[in-house]
Amino acid sequence: MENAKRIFDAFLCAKGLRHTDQRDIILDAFLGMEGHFSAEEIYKIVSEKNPEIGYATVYRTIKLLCDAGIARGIYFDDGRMRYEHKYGHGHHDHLVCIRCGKVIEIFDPQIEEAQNRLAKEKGFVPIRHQLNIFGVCKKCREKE
Amino acid sequence: MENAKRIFDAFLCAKGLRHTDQRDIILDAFLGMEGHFSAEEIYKIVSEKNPEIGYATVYRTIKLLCDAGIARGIYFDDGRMRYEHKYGHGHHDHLVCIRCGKVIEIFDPQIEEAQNRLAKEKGFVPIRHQLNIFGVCKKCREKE
DNA sequence: ACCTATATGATATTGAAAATCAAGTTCAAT
DNA sequence: ATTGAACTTGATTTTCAATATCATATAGGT
Repeated sequence: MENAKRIFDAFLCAKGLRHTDQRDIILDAFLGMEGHFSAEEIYKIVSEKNPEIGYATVYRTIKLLCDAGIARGIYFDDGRMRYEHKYGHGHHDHLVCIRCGKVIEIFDPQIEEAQNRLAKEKGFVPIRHQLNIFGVCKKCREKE
Repeated sequence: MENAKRIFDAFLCAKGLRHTDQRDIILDAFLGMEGHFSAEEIYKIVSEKNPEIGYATVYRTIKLLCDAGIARGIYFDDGRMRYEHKYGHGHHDHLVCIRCGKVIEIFDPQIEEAQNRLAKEKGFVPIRHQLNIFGVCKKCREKE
């Protein structure tokens, strides 16, 4: 993910923002985790590596990562934003287990195409979309 | 929507909860509005009709309406729950204008079917899903 | 009408996210 | 290397939605 770092540097530069240790550390932490994390969870991981980085800086930096196209925020079902990698990670939808919280990423051209068709039928220019399918995963089903 | 009222009464009765004027008024207000409203917006409408009904009661009653299957909560994109009619109002997805906030309800069997297929491919039992397409509506596009 | 469990409304509290601000840093110009 | 203006940081406060609390009021069976 060296590329993501270069993208972030370029983004900061283009916006006249500064390159700081904290931003580096937070980007590193983010790139090193795989999945869908809340800001608080990211903060915890960051502060394990570097306890003096504050909450606010994590929030601010995550927002920068989103603006830079490196992170993407998603709402699942609990009114709390979660973040995932976006750079080098195309659009996809989510399958969420309502028992264990596991998230699987899915992609289906048929759905994508149908969404665009529907939007256009209604006179909309589609920009992005978000599909979450909630269900019970195999493991949890077997447990029950 | 007389039926919804009966459903609510039956729900209250079954749970050993009470039938109160406030609950009646809130249900009436909710049934009388069409669209996707936040709890605060519902509160405003309710308190126009009956100013002494409190915030907390509106929240509590909306929750009951959800439990009774009369209302359904959805998160769009701003971390604030919105509510819509559920009774007599089948599943559908949402087209949301990112300029004016207009919401259009859509339904497409092809998407529904593809979603179920995808879930099953991954070993999930699909329970419900939520598709929001964000875009710019015709009116807003023409303005720009 | 009485009684008691439930409901209400005012208010306080929570939790996530954003804003504030003094002190600390970056980095380009010197 | 030093300087200084503008940007960042971290601690804290604030905001906003939503929930919890609690004394008082009320529904509805008796």
